[in-house]
Amino acid sequence: MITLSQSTEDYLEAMLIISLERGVVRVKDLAAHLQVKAPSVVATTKRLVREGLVRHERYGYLELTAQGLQIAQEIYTRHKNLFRFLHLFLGVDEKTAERDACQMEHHISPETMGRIVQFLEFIEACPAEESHWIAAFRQFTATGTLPTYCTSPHGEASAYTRTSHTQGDTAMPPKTLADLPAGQQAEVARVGGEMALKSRLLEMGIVPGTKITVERVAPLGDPVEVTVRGYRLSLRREEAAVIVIKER
Amino acid sequence: MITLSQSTEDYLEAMLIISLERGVVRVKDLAAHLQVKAPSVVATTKRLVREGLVRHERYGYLELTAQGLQIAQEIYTRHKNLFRFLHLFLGVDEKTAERDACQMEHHISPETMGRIVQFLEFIEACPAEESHWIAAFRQFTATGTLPTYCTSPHGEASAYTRTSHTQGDTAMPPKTLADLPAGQQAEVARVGGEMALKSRLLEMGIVPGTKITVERVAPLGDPVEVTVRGYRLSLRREEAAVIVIKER
DNA sequence: AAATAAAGTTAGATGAGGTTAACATCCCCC
DNA sequence: GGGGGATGTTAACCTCATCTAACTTTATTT
Ligand SMILES: [Mn+2]
Ligand SMILES: [Mn+2]
Ligand SMILES: [Mn+2]
Ligand SMILES: [Mn+2]
Repeated sequence: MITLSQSTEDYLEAMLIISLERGVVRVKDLAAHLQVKAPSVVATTKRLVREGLVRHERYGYLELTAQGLQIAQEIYTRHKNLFRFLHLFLGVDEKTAERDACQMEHHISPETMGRIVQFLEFIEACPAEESHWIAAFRQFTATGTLPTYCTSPHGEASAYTRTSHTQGDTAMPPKTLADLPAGQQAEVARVGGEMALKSRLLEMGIVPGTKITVERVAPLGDPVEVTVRGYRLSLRREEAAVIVIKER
Repeated sequence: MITLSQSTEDYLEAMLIISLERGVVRVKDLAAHLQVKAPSVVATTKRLVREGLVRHERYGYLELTAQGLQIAQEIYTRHKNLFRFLHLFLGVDEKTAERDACQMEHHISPETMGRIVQFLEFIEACPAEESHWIAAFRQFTATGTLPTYCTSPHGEASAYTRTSHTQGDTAMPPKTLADLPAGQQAEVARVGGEMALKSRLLEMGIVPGTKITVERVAPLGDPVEVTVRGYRLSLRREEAAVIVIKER
């Protein structure tokens, strides 16, 4: 069992991703993807060829060997699972979750990775309605407010729960469609987000004043199924999150 | 803001730990702790002195500066929180959780770290009785069996849920006291563990045949409060885990 | 088909982080 | 107070991973 450095693992992973996107892999793609200069790619590639993980035709394409492909897939799978865990479950923002996942993927044991995958499976197998707690956790990270049935052990608030809210310390209500549990109805207050997304949503009939009912929320909050003016829509979490609501 | 490599961060962390344990830090302690030869310590130390994070008296002790201490503490705090998360929540075994924590501590963003700390706080603030799901997750990791109210999304079992059980595919019942939720009663089948622990437990009256009632389980399953022969005992999770039971 | 642009390679340098072998210093014990 | 073992330092070397500058090969224009 060869043991690879973080850097070389990233070369393999990048080769896999590029080959999926573009079909073939060239030195400059790899250099761009890894934010590194071409000679670095050539040097590392040589080592990988020596290890039997990569083939390289002089002045031509790079290619993963069977063994290289297998390793790359393992890394990439870890990456995707970690990302899911960080972004969908812990609620870390996309960019950061992406970066962290691509770091952690090299440093996490199979045991821990296994537990995380199991945890994701567990959560996805158990409907969100049944275990209300994910929503409660989201609420907590956003506002620092615990559900009423929770008793703070030391009465101390975490230094991390510092959502620059200038408002008083009353519990803040859910604010966007992404915060609503299944079965709730709400009125659209405002649609935020980028212009492209915004107009797509407005086109669907999601305009201020519209009443939206949340029908089902997938295990990790993605996607959300809603009813708007009698139509059934399935919204991605990112979409639901830009729809500001007044709760009723 | 200086950015340090994994390796140098570990030097600082090790210095903190050694100084807490032994009072002073010497080259050979550091070498032993980091599994590295003395000249490596000297070389890295020189860099750290240059950065103003460490003081070093020739042929004498090493010492963290105020700035070095602060960084070391941050790393060590991350380490401990990650360990808690991995071991107590995800259920990764101690050794592995320790190793993984000491890797992840260098590669995790403040955002993600914050979410993890919040999650631990959240879980600890919400009594286990209320949200039954942690116990259900433990059950799942141990046996691969989901609670009845859960619906497997694809009917596929994870490759990770492979508890080398030679038995049929019937759901395996909980086996040790650590697996029991609050309110359950069970009879001791066998007491395992190391001799010292074993005899301590036997002394407490925990012998095969004894009936034990689980009164309360702390948020992460540590400690467990039980009643044995009318006595109230508080057991550490590690202790409860060596008590094999027949469920009744 | 020649000229030019783009992509890839080589050479040589740098710095981190590790090693072994040899030497220097400290300190305890007789 | 002088040895001798433990500890620390230096020197010389290694690999990995990156860089820049200069060169070669391939691809695209004109
Ligand atoms: Mn990566
Ligand atoms: Mn990655
Ligand atoms: Mn570490
Ligand atoms: Mn650590």
